[in-house]
Amino acid sequence: MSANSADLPDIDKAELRRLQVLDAAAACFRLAGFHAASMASIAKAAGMSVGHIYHYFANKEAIISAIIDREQHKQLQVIHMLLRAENTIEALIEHAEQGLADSLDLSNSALNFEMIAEASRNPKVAEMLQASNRVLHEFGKDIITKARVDLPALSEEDNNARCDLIISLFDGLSMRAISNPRLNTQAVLPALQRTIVQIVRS
Amino acid sequence: MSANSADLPDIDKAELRRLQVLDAAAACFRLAGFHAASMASIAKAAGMSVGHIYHYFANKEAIISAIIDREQHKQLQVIHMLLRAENTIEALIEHAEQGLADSLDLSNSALNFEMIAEASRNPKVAEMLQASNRVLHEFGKDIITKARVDLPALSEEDNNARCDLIISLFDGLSMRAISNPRLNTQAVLPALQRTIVQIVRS
Amino acid sequence: MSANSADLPDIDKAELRRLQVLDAAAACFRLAGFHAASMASIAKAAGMSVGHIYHYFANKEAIISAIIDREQHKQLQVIHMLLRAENTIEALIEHAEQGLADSLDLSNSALNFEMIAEASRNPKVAEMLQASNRVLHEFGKDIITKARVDLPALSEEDNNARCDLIISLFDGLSMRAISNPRLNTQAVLPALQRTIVQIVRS
Amino acid sequence: MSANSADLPDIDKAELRRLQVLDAAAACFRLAGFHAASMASIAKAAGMSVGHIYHYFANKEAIISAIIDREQHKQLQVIHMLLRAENTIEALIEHAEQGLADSLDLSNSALNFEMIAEASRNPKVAEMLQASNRVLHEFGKDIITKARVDLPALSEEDNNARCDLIISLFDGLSMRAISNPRLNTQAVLPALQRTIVQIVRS
DNA sequence: AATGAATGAGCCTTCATTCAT
DNA sequence: TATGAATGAAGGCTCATTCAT
Repeated sequence: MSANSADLPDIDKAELRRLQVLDAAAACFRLAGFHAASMASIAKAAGMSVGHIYHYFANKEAIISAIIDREQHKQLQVIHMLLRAENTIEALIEHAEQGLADSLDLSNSALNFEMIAEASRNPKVAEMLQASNRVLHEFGKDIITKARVDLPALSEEDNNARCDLIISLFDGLSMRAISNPRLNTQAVLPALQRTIVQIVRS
Repeated sequence: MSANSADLPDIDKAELRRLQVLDAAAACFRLAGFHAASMASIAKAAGMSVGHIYHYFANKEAIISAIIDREQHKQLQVIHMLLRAENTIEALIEHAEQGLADSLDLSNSALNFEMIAEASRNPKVAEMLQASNRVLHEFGKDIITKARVDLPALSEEDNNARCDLIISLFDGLSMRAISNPRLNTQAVLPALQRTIVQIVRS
Repeated sequence: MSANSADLPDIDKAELRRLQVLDAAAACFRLAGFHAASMASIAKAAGMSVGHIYHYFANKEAIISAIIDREQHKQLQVIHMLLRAENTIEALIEHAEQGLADSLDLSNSALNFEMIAEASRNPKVAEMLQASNRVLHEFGKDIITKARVDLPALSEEDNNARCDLIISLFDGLSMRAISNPRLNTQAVLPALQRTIVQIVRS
Repeated sequence: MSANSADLPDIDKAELRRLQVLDAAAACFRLAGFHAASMASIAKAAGMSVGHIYHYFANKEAIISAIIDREQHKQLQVIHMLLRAENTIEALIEHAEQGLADSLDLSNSALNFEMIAEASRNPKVAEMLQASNRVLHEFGKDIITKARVDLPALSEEDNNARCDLIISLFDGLSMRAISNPRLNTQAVLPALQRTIVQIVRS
């Protein structure tokens, strides 16, 4: 149908424009933070006029929300992709290297810090992070349970606690990238892997 | 002497005013972040006119720097106070409870997130955090070494890596307070303690 | 073409807005001086919001520069127009009356004083005045040379000196308008004309 | 009397402090202009606290007025001193060199420009300049009359006009120092002297 | 869909002036 | 006489947002 072949590209185009704005905004937010980045800078980075951005987003806050939403999905997807098929502790250990690298990559974590800072004052943003975290926990629960098939089952609370500890390790390491730029990846990796095993199986 | 009792309070008074501003600024920054908090709000919180703040600080950035500086000192002092006399792994384990509580206390960590976010774009702020971290590492090195008196010595790099991991745990846990408000302290504490021991002694 | 009649006005419109700001600024600067005139007063005089002025000028200093630039061009153009075709001493003498009237017109010279005062501390402004002055000298050189066709040629330095003297007369007279408001144009004009002739031909 | 010997020095001291402020203010005004110079900068230059300046002057405007007043007196005194005894055209010619040098000295004229600019908007300041100018005219009248003892007497208006022209020359030359920094004193002086003679005696 | 002109509130900062000591 | 702490009113400038085209 002509309507179909004409409409779909239009819908796609609009969605593409939206993504174009989000990419530009993410870049600006990374460089300047949510508040210091101006709509003008985002428009420039997106190659579009300031006014036109308001066709796709109600206001700056909506862009921030969309960014946070997308970023959380991206992070979950990365984890999913890494551990999908296998979903075992061996996979977790094996991929710790990639996880460590990601944690230490400032271009990954800069937006994350912005989100955490924002969430610490904005309950709506906090809820977004929490929703994402619930999925992460669901995922971690599986891995831990599988990894302990030969050991006594854990209480739900204990399982969650261990899960929190592992996530904390990676989140905390992303903060290290800033406070300790001389952090030695090669020295940290084995210790990190040992620690993960210990958390899961002790 | 009267000179003494008259002069000293004057010196103190100026310093007191400065602290008054810093306290007010810290409160505002916690609530709104470095950039969204206005000088007017800080002045109001400090019970002083906007203009007068500029007698004590050259500009807003100077206030931010002073806050960061003070906050880093506070954190180091807390650690020092906790572990000073003993400086052993037992003390570390014992005080993990307090450390965990501090990490999970948003009123402690909100400013910390602000600092990290700021440091991820502002090299001067980053340097302040790094200087503070160097002291922390010096301290951690001692504890780890003492805790391993019966074990083979570690290379400097390995020691540092373990130190980074332990700090990461606490930093990461402070992020948990936001992403997982239902985090169960009682369940986390023993796992955390076990993990610290493992990191230090494995 | 419709494109033509639609596009050109747009270009002109922006330029018109710019001129609108400059006219408003000139009026405000005349009344209050460069520093005492506020952006708010300029915006009001230009019938436009404060913020919008910054679409046309980077900052207040840029407005001042543009005003100075335009004012210098205006002055050179007036002189050009007066003496263009003829370029003789007779024209100079004849137009001395207009020149005197211009010098004594405070609405002309108020901005000039502002510029001189500014130039005496701001090297960039000084350079603008000096560039304009060089053109003026080029022009004066021609007139003096032509006026002395029957007399021995002057050294470059002597020619310049005489040129400076004539300009000084007019500039100085503009200061008289303030220090001596009772100055009698009718009495000054013949003496001024005699003096110009003497400076050129003695 | 002890009262006398105690009071007089006090009065002198107060007057000295006043002058100290004026000197400091003159320096600041020269560098930054009346409006851009802050009371704080004046206080610092005067080696005294900001608040104390208000014991000697009601407000900043009073300082400006006092500066203008003093500056005008200074200038008249200089002229008086130069031409006092002789009061002849020969003296005028002879001292033209010093007059030219003074005119071209920016440290002399910077305050003058500030005054003129201020007078062009502030009637009170204008009146001060005009009062000073009246004295100057009185003085010039004498010189011109004496110089023309062998020539027909001039009408009051003609005499004033010539006086204005001579003053204009020097005022205008002070503007040259800014618009034409390459002005050649040696070339200008003889032309200036010839012109003065011509104005007085033609 | 797309532009960018236009607004106005609000921000950081400065400064003349006052006042307690 | 002398200080400098304290105020509050502007000032220049930015920026999210709207709207006519």
